[in-house]
Amino acid sequence: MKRVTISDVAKHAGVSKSTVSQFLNKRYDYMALETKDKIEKAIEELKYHPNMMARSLKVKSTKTVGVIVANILHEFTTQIIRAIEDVCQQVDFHIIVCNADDDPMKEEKYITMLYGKQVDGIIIFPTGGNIELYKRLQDYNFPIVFMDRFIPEIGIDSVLLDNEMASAMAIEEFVNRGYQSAGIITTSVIKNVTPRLERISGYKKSNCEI
Amino acid sequence: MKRVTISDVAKHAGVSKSTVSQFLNKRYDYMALETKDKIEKAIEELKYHPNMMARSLKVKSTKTVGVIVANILHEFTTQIIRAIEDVCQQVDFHIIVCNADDDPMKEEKYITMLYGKQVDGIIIFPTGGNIELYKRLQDYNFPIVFMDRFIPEIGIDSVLLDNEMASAMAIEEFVNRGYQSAGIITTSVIKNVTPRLERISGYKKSNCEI
DNA sequence: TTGAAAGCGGTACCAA
DNA sequence: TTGGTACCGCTTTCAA
Repeated sequence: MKRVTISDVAKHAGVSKSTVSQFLNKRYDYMALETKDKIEKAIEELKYHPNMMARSLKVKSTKTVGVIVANILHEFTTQIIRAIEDVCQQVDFHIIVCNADDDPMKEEKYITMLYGKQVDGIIIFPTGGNIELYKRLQDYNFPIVFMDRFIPEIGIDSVLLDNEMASAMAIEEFVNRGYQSAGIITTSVIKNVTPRLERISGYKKSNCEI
Repeated sequence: MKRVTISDVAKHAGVSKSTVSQFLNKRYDYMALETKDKIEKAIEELKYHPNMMARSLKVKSTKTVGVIVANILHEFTTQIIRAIEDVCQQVDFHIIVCNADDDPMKEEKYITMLYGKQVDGIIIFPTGGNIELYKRLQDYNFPIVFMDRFIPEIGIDSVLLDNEMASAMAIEEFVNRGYQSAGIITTSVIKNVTPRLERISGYKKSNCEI
């Protein structure tokens, strides 16, 4: 399974590596048409595919972002992954998805590995169990954004739903239909999961007004 | 955001790059305890994280497998991704998930990019729209396995459900409950999606026996 | 027991 | 308009 390299292409086309590299990066400005054709042909004949890793090592960008989700089985998660994937694909980026299972240890492992793999940034549904690590990345100026959960201890950009508003809207709906009182049922709040707390708080605020 | 490299560690520890590399790869056999300690300390102090890309470039393995799913919104897909992730994590591998949206063009794009990213192998829920490309990968001896759908034109390993058996079991259940006849409703079969065809075929076989 | 140096497959500067 | 070469960060001989 020997792979075709840029040197093979260069040799086959009878030009230098540098010239092939120019071609690959679409810098045709000073390139003779004949040269361009030769390279094009060589690439086609050899079925050459550039080694992105080698390239990334040099240019210091992998065009890849890591996504660490809390639980990949939740449909909400899936929808977000899908959305991220969509925008990435438009800008020719790629994502590496990791499932932390709401386990801080796993989360830490994944953060470390993504960092080692030189991803350009990480999107996390944070467990909240790795404050020190989050901080360190922040200190490194490493691009990181949180999803769905807010960690008050550190000022990392987070994209969140307006959960209070959601509760308010739900209650309003009841009111509009003429109901007099509403209750709320929630899963565990012991872990201080942002959305849950906010929904409850929204519920409380709105409920008083009934 | 200057990253710490193996050279930094070597300098800090007062040894050579090679020695640090030995350490990183746990080849302590001939290493003086003192040397080991120095390196350990340097790594800790500098918060060094090896650049996996540089390593992969040399060792020609990324410990990463690509997963191209037909539709990431299907729960079946999610469960499989999760399962793959689980076994990967046990052997210290990682996955890059791509969503082909059942679109052969997207599938082709992703196959090409994963190949370029030097993944060690690819798992595909094949659209069936890229026979030539599948064949080429096969010719390269590139590790590839299909999931859930079988492409008769080429002999690529595929993991499938026993859908005929599933239909048979469903019908048997009806029989056991004393019903006399059963029908089947299916989504579109115009694309020759393996599971659907097999379920119908299983249904037909079993139904005759009622 | 450790280090020097070549090489992995690209990019980019500078000279030709 | 093209090519030589150093370099990205790591591994791996081979010599010291």
